[in-house]
Amino acid sequence: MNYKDSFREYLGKHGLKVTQQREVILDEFLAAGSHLSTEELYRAIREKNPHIGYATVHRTLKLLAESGLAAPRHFGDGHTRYECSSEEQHHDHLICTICGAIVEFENPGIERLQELVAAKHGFVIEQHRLEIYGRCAACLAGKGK
Amino acid sequence: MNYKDSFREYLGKHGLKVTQQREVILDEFLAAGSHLSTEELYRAIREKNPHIGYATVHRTLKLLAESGLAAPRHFGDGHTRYECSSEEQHHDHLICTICGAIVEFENPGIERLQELVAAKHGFVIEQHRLEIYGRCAACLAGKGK
DNA sequence: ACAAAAATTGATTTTCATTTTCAATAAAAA
DNA sequence: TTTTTATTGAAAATGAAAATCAATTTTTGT
Repeated sequence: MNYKDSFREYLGKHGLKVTQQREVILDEFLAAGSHLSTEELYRAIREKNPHIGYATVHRTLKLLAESGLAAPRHFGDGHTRYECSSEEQHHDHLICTICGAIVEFENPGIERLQELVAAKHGFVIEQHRLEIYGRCAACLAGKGK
Repeated sequence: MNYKDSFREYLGKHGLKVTQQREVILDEFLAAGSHLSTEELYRAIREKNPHIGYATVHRTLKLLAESGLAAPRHFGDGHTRYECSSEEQHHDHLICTICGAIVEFENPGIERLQELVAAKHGFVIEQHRLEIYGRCAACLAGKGK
């Protein structure tokens, strides 16, 4: 099942309607680079679809998040960003404090240690968030944008 | 050097003044439990000092953060929380999604793996944030508040 | 101690991302 | 097609954080 069908199925199961706007927003969300803010996606959509409003983009991103197709992220700049999350497994982020570059990474060792820490405190993990802030190679070399 | 002197020193070095309000707010910040939001600290202060305004609490918490005495944290409820950070070393957090309990932990193994990950991507780490969300022992046992 | 200079206070206003409202419109069901 | 129900989008509301500014307090200079 592809993204579009997944979303249609989610909408159907929840008594929601499949609309042109929702289809367009999903398409643009998938086409655009990851980690876009609502504002950034809204502007990208506007270029080809000037009739779609900000509120609709905002509501549709929340729907995509609820359906599991998008995952909201917060990297400290005051904007909620969404990334495509349907097929990829969990990952964390390296964020450059100079140029804002975002690099995804996975590390099973860290995950395992988290489980140990949680168990030691009697917690059962539901989710976690690890963000590492620093300077990327390009910025360290003075070549950052 | 104690907290109060540290803060006075920071104020002096930056051409800022030692005021009654700043002293009171620092005292209450130290006396109150950790991870309080501006609103929560403001209310605690108000009980004994009804003359201190919200804006002053807000500004003083930012000053404490700048001076290194307090560290701002975001746990996803839309409120910036501050914890005392002058003597303690870095730590991360376990947060219960049921009762909101916050447990601090340290894990050198995780830190070391983060360094390896960062190095692999050419990053030099400035800071990081790890939050593990789940259910605490009390809530799992049905005894959560 | 007194006056002048400089910073702080706190009630209020502003900002800004996000969320809600509601009349008009579109989609699904009858 | 008609009825029912949800969606849209412009505008307004919300709420935490930050800024404003006249009055006040602290500090400095005499």
